[in-house]
Amino acid sequence: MNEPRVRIRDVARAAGVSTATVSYVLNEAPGQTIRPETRERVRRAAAELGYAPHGIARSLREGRSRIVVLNTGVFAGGGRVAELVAGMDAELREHGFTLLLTSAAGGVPAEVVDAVAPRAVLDLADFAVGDERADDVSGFVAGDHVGFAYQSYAQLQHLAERGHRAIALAVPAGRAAAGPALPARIEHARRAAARLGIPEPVLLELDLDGPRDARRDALGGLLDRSPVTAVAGYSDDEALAVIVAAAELGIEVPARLAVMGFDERGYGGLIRPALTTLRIDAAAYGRRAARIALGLDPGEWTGAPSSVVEREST
Amino acid sequence: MNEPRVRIRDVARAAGVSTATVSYVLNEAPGQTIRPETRERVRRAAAELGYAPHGIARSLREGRSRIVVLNTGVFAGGGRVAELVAGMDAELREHGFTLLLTSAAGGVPAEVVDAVAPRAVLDLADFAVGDERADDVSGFVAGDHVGFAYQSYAQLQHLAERGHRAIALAVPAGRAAAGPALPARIEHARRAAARLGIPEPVLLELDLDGPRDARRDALGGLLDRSPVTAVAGYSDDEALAVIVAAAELGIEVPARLAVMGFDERGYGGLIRPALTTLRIDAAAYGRRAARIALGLDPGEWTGAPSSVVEREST
DNA sequence: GTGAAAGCGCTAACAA
DNA sequence: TTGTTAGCGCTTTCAC
Repeated sequence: MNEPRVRIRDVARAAGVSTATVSYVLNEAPGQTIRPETRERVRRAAAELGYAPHGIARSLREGRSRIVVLNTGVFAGGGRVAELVAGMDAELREHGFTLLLTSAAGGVPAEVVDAVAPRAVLDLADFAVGDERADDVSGFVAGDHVGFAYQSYAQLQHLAERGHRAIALAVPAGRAAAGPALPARIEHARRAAARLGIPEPVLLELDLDGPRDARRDALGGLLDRSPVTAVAGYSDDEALAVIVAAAELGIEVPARLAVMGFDERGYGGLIRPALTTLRIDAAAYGRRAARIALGLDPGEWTGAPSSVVEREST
Repeated sequence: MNEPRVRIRDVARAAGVSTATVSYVLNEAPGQTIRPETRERVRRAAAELGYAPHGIARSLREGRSRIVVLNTGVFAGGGRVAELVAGMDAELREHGFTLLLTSAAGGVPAEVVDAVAPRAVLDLADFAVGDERADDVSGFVAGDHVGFAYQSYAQLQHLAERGHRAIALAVPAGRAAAGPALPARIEHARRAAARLGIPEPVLLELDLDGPRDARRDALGGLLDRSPVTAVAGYSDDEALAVIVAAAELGIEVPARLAVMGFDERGYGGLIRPALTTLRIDAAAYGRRAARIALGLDPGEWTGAPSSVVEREST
């Protein structure tokens, strides 16, 4: 039934060496000179016995585990989080580390830290609000900072390229519900507009939990008092709400009003008109964050980590 | 900067007892008789020093950690997974355990098990495919089994109550992409129909990644050759696709065709007609699964763990 | 009723 | 070049 665990001393015995030697070989300990044939014997013995180091014991000895904890927090389920996690997981695995997730509102709980003594603790919320000053995960590409700020810029740029100057930013109404990222995102959009030489975006607040009529009226009201020709969604959800509201008002999308999503969610191709949105290469962010958490050089971006998914709504 | 860790011997010294006594008191060890005043002294010392046991050391001693690992796998981001996680987390926390998540395709990776020696390993995929035979998480309510099978029943029941007998089940086309749950879900729907005394549901395969026209034609074709009056979605996504397709075909929803979602995703109220769907009380499942994982009595359901969100599409 | 001490599996000084 | 061994912080057996 339950195979007894293979311990380091089993490997040592099989290879005819001491446990210390096994440890040195398997961990490629620097500053140790071990004969190649010994190494080989140890390696083979470990492989044959199916030895895997006991993570707990190792953690106790080293003072911390080879675990990295990422809190996905309020973002759980949205956007490309799964991809980011996959990228981070892959990178960590390549370095012998293990990624574990929490899904708490206020960061990684203290109990988790006490329980696993992680090598590093990360929080997705920090990614979103990061800006030029605080966010070293994002980095720069060709001199441009590449955080969510960059993504906001990419979104507005697509709209500006199509000639739009009066742009509304559709944001969720219950600001608390949107998480800590909303103020940062609004600020990013402001700066992006300034850089693009277009007016500051006006805010279109949408209550996604309320009745559809309220959203229709909110859009109608905005269009009455403002020359807006395009709406940039805080996410695909807000963009979807605007498309539906426009249909109810008899406003043609994209002819009269262009609508663009953000952080592609998956249903953009299902609706009509199909939603143009921004697909963020979340896996790349995940890998970068992992390298930084391990104290490795994150390296340079090889390209902008997002792309516009052009469909019908712009 | 970094406070040195408070260890059990610091508490022991402060309370004037041995480390063994501290351990007994704090863990409420059975079969030990410790004077109340001693207990009190130990408790106070621990509190004053802010002592928290070192999880790694404890795990090494106990042979396994107080961690439970849940793999959210292919479900990450869909439906009410976040709620399920929250419920499970709360229940585990109440018993001194810690929930950690993985997001791997094929279950909890072996490295994770080696790294944290979890008390229990769970996989969301097992919840969905569970049936009367294999799924003890679901349990029974008033004699009825309450797994995803029950939820399928609840979905079809709502449609049947409204007089629908010829019902289509809209499923994702790329079966592999849908994960291992799809065959089980189809089977659940079959059995639910039998129990409701209505014909076996016909399948409407929808390629959610392909062009919208294909979905329109798929729906049109089905309606031509079959007297279907209602569509039950595999999830809200399939239901949304059907609503859009119906609009393109000029088919009125719900007058000519009722459409219902499954496992509410959040945008159901945004679209037109607003989507009737099934809101699964995922937190309740999470708590139950946690209790079972810890070897506790899961107790009885206090009610059916889902409710129909009646909106406009049925 | 409480304490001394062994030992969980591993790593890394230090010895040989 | 390799082996011996202390000890990470805790729980628990056994002795007092």
